[in-house]
Amino acid sequence: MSPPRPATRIQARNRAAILDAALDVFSAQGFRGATVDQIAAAAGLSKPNLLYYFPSKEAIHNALLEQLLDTWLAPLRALDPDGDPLQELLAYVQRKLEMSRDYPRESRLFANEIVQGAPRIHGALSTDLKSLVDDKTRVIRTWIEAGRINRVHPYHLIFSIWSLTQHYADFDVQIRAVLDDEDPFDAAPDFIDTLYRRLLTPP
Amino acid sequence: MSPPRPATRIQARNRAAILDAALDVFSAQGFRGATVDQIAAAAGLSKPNLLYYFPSKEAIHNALLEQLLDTWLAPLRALDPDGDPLQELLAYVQRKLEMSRDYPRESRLFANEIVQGAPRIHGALSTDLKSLVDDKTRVIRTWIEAGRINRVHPYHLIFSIWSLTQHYADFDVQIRAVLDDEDPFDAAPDFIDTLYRRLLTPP
DNA sequence: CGTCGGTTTGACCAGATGGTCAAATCATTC
DNA sequence: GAATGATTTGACCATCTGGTCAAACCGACG
Repeated sequence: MSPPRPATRIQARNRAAILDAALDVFSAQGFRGATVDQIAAAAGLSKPNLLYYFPSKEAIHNALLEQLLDTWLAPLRALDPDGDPLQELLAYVQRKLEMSRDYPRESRLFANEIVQGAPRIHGALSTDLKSLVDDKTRVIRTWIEAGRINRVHPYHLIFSIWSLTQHYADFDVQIRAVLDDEDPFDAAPDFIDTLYRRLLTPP
Repeated sequence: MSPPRPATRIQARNRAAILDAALDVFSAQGFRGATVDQIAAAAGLSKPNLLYYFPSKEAIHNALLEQLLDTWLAPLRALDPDGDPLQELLAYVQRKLEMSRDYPRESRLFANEIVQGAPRIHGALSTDLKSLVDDKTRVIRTWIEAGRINRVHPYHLIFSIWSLTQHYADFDVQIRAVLDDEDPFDAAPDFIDTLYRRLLTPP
């Protein structure tokens, strides 16, 4: 289940290379679209050699997903109930947007998994993810009750943040096809900041 | 290239059944994840029989995508330069949201294609899609210049609408995992309407 | 040097998968 | 109801793909 701690330097290097290559391939092709040969080639290993480090294609995928959920939800975990509501939420939004810019492969890996019904992480969604979101929506609700931000549906507020920020990673090609040369991340932070300011700032 | 017009009633029925089945399978599994056998079974045909109507798996996929882009962009095409700006934009948003609710398979088919780099529709994105968006952002810009809606980045405004509305179809499992029993589409229309009202309504 | 555990590989296998084809079946028209 | 073209199918093929395995290789240590 858990990855064996690397016994040697070679193991550490190769396991890392494999995971990085696998992230490339899985995020670009989806689980079924990816082939072990592709991953092995991208990692600079032969297929049997790759399978010496991971027992199967699925094991690699699982290793990636496992590691992903944690880092992916870190920004939401960091939402501080004792901070200033607007600042906290805007900071969360910006952090998520930065992740889309800096870790688009992770975002697409996640998107591929969810769009296709989350066959491998459905459990984690309705336990870990749900309880985290339940927790944070309670925080948001108290902010609303205290009149510190506008009354909005807390769950849909969070969904909207996920959606708006991850869109820039997941639909990157579409956005760039429309924008031509302009870098989406030039104007996106400001646009999204404005959007949530107007939505949340009490009159 | 273009589908032969159905010569017989049977052709019409079977071609339709195949496309419907293929939409099921492709949208749930992606192109590479779908198998011809699956599609054939879902359409109630044998594999060779299916391949009597379409020359290849890719041909079915292309037929779906071709048909999709048109219907998918119809709501944006309907944005009326002579209408009331806020009404037009809010109506566009709601139409898109209805499409996510009523045609989630189409949305996911599109999402699968884009997330994986749009290998098959890249051309259409940077021609048809781009020119449509260029056109409509000009409309939005004139509305802004006239002071009829707030000054926002027109391209990112459109991206945000795509993102927010399609998210409910594409990330359906995630949303439902978090919301438990509640139907996302109960509260989503109101939330999104409020969001864009606050963003766009001039002071 | 020799040995021994860790690492790498070529050859191989079984099953899945996209696609073909000749023959059989069916529907329509005369 | 015979003829003719459209439709359907069972059997088949080539290729791809995930995975196995025994043998070779390598590097560190005695």
